[in-house]
Amino acid sequence: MLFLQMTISLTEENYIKAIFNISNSNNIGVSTNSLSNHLKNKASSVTDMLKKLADKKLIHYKKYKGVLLTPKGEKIAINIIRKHRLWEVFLMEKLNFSWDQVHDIAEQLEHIKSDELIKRLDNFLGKPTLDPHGDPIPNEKGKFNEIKSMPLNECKILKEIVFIGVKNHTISFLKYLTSIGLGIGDRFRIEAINNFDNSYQIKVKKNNLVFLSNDLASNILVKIKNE
Amino acid sequence: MLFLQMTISLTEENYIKAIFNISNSNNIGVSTNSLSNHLKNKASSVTDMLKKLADKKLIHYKKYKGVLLTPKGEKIAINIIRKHRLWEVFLMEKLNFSWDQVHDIAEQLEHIKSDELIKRLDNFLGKPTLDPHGDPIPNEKGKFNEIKSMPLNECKILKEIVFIGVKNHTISFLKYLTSIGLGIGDRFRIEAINNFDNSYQIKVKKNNLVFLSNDLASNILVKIKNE
DNA sequence: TTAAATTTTTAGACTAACCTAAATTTATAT
DNA sequence: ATATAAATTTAGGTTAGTCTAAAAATTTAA
Repeated sequence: MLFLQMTISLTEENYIKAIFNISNSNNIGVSTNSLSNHLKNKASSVTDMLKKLADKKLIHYKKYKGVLLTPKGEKIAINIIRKHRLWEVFLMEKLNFSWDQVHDIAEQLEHIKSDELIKRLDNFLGKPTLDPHGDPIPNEKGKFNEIKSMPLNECKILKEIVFIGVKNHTISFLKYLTSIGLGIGDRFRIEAINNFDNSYQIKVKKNNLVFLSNDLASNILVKIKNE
Repeated sequence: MLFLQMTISLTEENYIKAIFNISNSNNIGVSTNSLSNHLKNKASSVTDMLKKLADKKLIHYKKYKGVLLTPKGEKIAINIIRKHRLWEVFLMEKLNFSWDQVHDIAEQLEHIKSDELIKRLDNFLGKPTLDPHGDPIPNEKGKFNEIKSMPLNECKILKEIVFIGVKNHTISFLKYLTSIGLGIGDRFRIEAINNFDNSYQIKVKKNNLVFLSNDLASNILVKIKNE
């Protein structure tokens, strides 16, 4: 038997994406429970799906041992992420959504099936390499253009830095950043690092000082200016 | 019991759309078999779904008697059509797809759920009232801006006319029109109506004469110029 | 107007994706 | 090292949406 094109359901796509995201943030085999939490399904449902994905050769699965994507599965995951991030750019740059509104809509749009559509959308947007949250957009071949960034709370010296992305993507976090006047691409200077709680004081352009807890700083990705 | 928001599945949306389209072209109750043909499902499956849609008060259904949409069902149908046609405009005007490529992709995009998205897309596109096939786009309130058109084969006199839409939306038909140099908005003059087979000869601008069979002419919607 | 043909519905099954409850395997903690 | 806890899988069920085959209702045609 020969299949020219295996079809992958929306649900399967969501599992593959979840496996990719979890293993990327931990770079280790993904447990049934972590998927269960992430997807808000019961662990037993996850097990069922893992068997199916393994049958389709999209993951490596051994009972009780957690899973990893095969190259085939990873290719699918990266393509979904590419689509998600391109649609986010579209929503913000063309339709003027704010960065805390785009995720849920992109979550739907990422499942639209048409390679031609994505090729044209990519061109229309000017082949962007970063999405509105500062996350890299893989190219057509699946390659990420990684930029070396660090969480703000790893900067221990007073420097000029550039805000290039966020680790926490929740709406409340993004809204908070907006409310204190911080957005991707902003340049700022670390004015003080308070050494009893490791909190930060930064100055964005000519604005007032902004106070950031260490926890908050750990969710802000920056790079040192001109480095 | 009180439901603030009834959820409608993708499958249900497709049934509602099919009922709307069939009843609009026949304006009469829609039979189980016509839905079965249209959706390529068995009649027994259609019966099952009709019961469900009737329970949700989206259609009027009496066994053996065919169905019609309730006002609630019609509102849903029109909203799907609005989304479909707006996406078609986007695909052609912004992403430069040709008119025979947009249908299948719009068929997926029409199910994306976000009123805000459609409001913004509508604005981005300049609140268009016609889609690339010349079909009217209902406004936010569901009102169609009907333009009086007639099939070309009902024009019995030699006149200047404007090509404003198509009745047949198949890819092969659209490709054929493109190949003979006809597109929406074109103005042309009927040069001759051949009275033994009711075929037409028309002249588009300074181009050569184009020959159209009566059958073909019946699928081209036109209006008399300046009328 | 009644028999035949057609349309529609009912009955019973299947698959995908979920669930609960119970069993099994692995990890942890004295 | 073994008892307990936690994680995972298995077993058996549910729902949405489909199917086939058979029964029932409606339409058509002699």
